[in-house]
Amino acid sequence: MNTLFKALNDPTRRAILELLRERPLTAGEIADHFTFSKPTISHHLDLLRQADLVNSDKQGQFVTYTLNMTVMDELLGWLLQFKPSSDSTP
Amino acid sequence: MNTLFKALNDPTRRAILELLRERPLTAGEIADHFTFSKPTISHHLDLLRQADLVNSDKQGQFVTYTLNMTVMDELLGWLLQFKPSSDSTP
DNA sequence: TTGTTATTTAGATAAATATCTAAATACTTC
DNA sequence: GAAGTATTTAGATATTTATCTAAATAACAA
Repeated sequence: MNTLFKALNDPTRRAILELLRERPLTAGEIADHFTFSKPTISHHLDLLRQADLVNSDKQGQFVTYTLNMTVMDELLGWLLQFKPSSDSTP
Repeated sequence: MNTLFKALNDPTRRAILELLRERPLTAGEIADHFTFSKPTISHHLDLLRQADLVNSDKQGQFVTYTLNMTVMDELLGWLLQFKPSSDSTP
């Protein structure tokens, strides 16, 4: 839970997740969407991987990142514990 | 969104939210659940208030804190954008 | 093998954060 | 008004974090 919230507590990392919502992307493609250096993006990807929010798959010299939303379900569960039982989830 | 994730990115603050799930509590009552100093808890409460996760209400010398979950809906919405449309929310 | 591209690792630095103690504020009661 | 209680503010400090540049690793291509 700690690593999950830590990973989500950064606008760049949340933007990366939103990018990956469209389709898997390589580290370089992700970096191209930002003005930060590649090492910086690599570090963000590392934190996302630590939180299990993304999977990485090396194909040749490229590393492709994909969303892994199973952990988000954990967050969803945490959230719903605050919902007063009457539910309005769409 | 930034202040929301920032507020949630701390185990003490999440524990405070879980305490308030039961019932409203005064700042002192909340502080009694932890070993941190009162100023530290006060600071955490301040961040929770900034994120609109709690409301504070001063009654005499006591300040009572209550959950305000309307912002959580924002988070819920953000989360659900990652859900692949087929839904499994309980 | 040599050069080129993709990505990560190492190390440094500035900014943000969690925590503390001491002091200030505000209310209550005598 | 003085003393006591509840809470917050101020200021300091140690840790964490986001970022950078330079270097390392790995794969491809010639």
